[in-house]
Amino acid sequence: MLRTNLTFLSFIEHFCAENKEEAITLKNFKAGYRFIEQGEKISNIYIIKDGISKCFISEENGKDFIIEFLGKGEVVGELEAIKKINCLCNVAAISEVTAYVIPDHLFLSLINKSSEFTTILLQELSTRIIQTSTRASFQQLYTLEYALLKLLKLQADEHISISKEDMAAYLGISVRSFNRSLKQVIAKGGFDTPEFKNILQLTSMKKLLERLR
Amino acid sequence: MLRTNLTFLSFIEHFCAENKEEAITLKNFKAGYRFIEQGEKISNIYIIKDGISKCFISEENGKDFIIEFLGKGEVVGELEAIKKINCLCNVAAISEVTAYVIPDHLFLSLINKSSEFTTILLQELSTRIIQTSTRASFQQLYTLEYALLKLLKLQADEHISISKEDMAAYLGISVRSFNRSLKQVIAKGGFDTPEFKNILQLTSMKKLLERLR
DNA sequence: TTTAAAAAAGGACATTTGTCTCGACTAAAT
DNA sequence: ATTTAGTCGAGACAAATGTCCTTTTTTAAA
Repeated sequence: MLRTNLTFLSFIEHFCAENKEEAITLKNFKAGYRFIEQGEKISNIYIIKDGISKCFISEENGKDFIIEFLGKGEVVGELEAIKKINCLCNVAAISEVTAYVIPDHLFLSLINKSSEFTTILLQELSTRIIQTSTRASFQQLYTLEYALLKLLKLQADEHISISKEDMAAYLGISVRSFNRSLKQVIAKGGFDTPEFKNILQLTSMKKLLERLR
Repeated sequence: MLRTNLTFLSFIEHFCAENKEEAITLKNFKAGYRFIEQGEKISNIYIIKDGISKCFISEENGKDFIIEFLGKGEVVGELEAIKKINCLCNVAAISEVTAYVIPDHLFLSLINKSSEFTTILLQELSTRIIQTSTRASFQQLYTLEYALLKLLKLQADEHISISKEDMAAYLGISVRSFNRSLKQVIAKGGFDTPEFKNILQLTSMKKLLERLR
């Protein structure tokens, strides 16, 4: 659920070091700042150097669906550059984010010039298809409780924490349902390990945590 | 929902014509035949020349989720070749299907040798990500009725027909729910055009059709 | 044409999920 | 310490969906 691509990141960092004249810049975004707006024209590709972002689609009925959480080395805007379309989703910083900003023409020329780059890109796109498909299937076909448990496990494993609202948006449900499922999982004793208690602590679920004591 | 990629198809057909010595073959599959099995090792890429297939994930709880319906020019097995993994999903012929079979080593060497091919592939993968993401969001966030109407519209537009079971699997719901929604849409007069009546005719929903008369 | 078997549809009930709302808790201001 | 505004959790009810089982329809055989 938190995607990263260290290969991509290190490629870009090497490229920057060797081509200082190129128009690649570093930008900082405060937590919460939406640096890509769905539907708008975009002419840069962003590669996250540090921090966590969320990539989400806002539907016309006002609801948001989080496609993925993006960490180190993840790319944003490359679909738009390849397909020459406006932004498919919004991207907002969850924590403080530092990102490389690459003009799309440079990105496209890199594809033509560097087969190493193309390979990395093909890998990235493939991974994304696999993850998106797998997740869509999983979330349609399994119970919420099961998906929730998996989501929290991942956060424990990766030592990150996501707000409740974001988790609900990621699961495609309301916060109410999220709370309900959480309660159920707790009632069944799904949170008996220290790492889970840690997650609850982090995700402003302190009240729930107390019940475990 | 029925993906096609005529650019890809014509590239392959030209390539075949110019490289007859290469190990590309044509295969036929009868309707219903599952020519790719989830979890198995695969060493070929398939490009559909004719017919319609479904690409679906079978979850451990016995339910199937249809990722996409594939038509002319769609590729299967390329993710597995690029990422060197076992099959992510099953692929079965819905109608009679003819497909080009390309050994994976040839496919991978094509990526290295032909930048035209790589470009087409990048386009294809990008399109897939866009469609998968958009659909996941849509289906999580909208009512079933809305999604159903969209699905039937697409069938009417593309002059194809999908079985009820497959439509339900595509929407990630049970056939029971599918029937219910269908009835509701009909009750609301959602099927007053001739093209929709045609779809109902084709999809073994003749009984429902009678109600419209 | 009638009958039997198989397949599809739909009713009934249970479960899940969403919406709206109220009440409890928190934190800041006085 | 008291008040007030804001946030969060959860109760109550409605809507949606799944499961199970009965009824209806279709198909094939006699």
